[in-house]
Amino acid sequence: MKKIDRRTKYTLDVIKSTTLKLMEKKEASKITVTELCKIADINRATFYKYYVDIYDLIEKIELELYNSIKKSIETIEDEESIKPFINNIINIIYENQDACKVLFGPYGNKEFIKKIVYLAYVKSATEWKRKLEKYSTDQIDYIFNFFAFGSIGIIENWIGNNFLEKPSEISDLIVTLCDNLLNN
Amino acid sequence: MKKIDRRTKYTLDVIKSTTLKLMEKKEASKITVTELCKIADINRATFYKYYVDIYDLIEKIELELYNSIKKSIETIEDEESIKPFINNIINIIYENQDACKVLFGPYGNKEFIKKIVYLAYVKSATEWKRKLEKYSTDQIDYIFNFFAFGSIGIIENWIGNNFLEKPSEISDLIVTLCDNLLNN
DNA sequence: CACAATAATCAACAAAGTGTTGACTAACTT
DNA sequence: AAGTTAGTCAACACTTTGTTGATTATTGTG
Repeated sequence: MKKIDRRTKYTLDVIKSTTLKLMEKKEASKITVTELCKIADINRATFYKYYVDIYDLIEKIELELYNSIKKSIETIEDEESIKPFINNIINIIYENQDACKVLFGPYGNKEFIKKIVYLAYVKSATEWKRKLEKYSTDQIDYIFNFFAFGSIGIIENWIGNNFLEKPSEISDLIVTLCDNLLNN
Repeated sequence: MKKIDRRTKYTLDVIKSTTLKLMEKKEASKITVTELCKIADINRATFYKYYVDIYDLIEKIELELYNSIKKSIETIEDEESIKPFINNIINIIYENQDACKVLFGPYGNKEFIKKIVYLAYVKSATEWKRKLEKYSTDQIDYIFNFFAFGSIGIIENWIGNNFLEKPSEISDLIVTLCDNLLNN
């Protein structure tokens, strides 16, 4: 029975939201713990109780989003098509605009985003392997990387456009481009 | 007639090579000016004579590579196919393994890499626009981003494989995937 | 409601890095 | 050989870091 103390919840929340706010304007490396705590109006000692440094903090914010996407994707059964998985990812990104604007933004960590796209890939690996059976494992790796990074490019552009298009338009586009890639 | 003083050339060279060496092991943000100068065996005051901070320095290293690629690409005449441009980029990356390993590596700045791929795109924009004429400008933008980031994915994977494949294999793969994208 | 537990605050600390200065020394160009 | 220029050196005030132990405020539970 682990009840989360309200004070702790407040502290963690205010640290997180202040960090996201700061990351809209500057790189992670330019954010100091002192500055963050001053804006969040918490004591520096409190920060160090929960996090090692700014990077540790950002990693944990990323992990939170990653886990929520992962959890949501795992409820979908494995399928031939990558479509439902991409759909799911795009929707969650749409629902978490605040965090995603920052995490996928120019100062965001691409490795973490790649991990997310990888989730969809693993789930529909059967389709990939079947359609690309004429290629070697190494080549499939290259093609997957093309697709993964390509999808990141679309998502980044979408976020840069301030989520102008509907989520379904974006996921349809990604799935179409993926099909083009696989059907040649 | 601006002759570069040999002392200056040495200083700039040793700063650059030491930075690349350090960036193989750690993020830019973890490199301190003090540390860099100690290893490079130059005085901190000398560093500050040329650079504002570590980021300014890395930006200038990136710019150097970017300009050499740009210069090289500009000698090629505009063509319908993107092939010669991609070819050129891949070759220059191959010839500058030391710098590229770092600049395209996990701690590298993807914005700068995108600018490089963009060079090839601009040069063969005619082909893109013709083949994608059924799409709106916004959609072409998305598709280009898919291609640009996808290419970065392949290049990153190639570098991660320690340049295992021949440059021509990589550029052929990129061009093929680009064709698949455009011909559907 | 009261009380024990726990969280956050505060002030102080040494240690390290920053950015700049002016006087010096060494190397380079012509 | 001489004047110019680059790099060195030591010192400076200033900021940030990470940690400490004592103190205060809030919370969950019996």
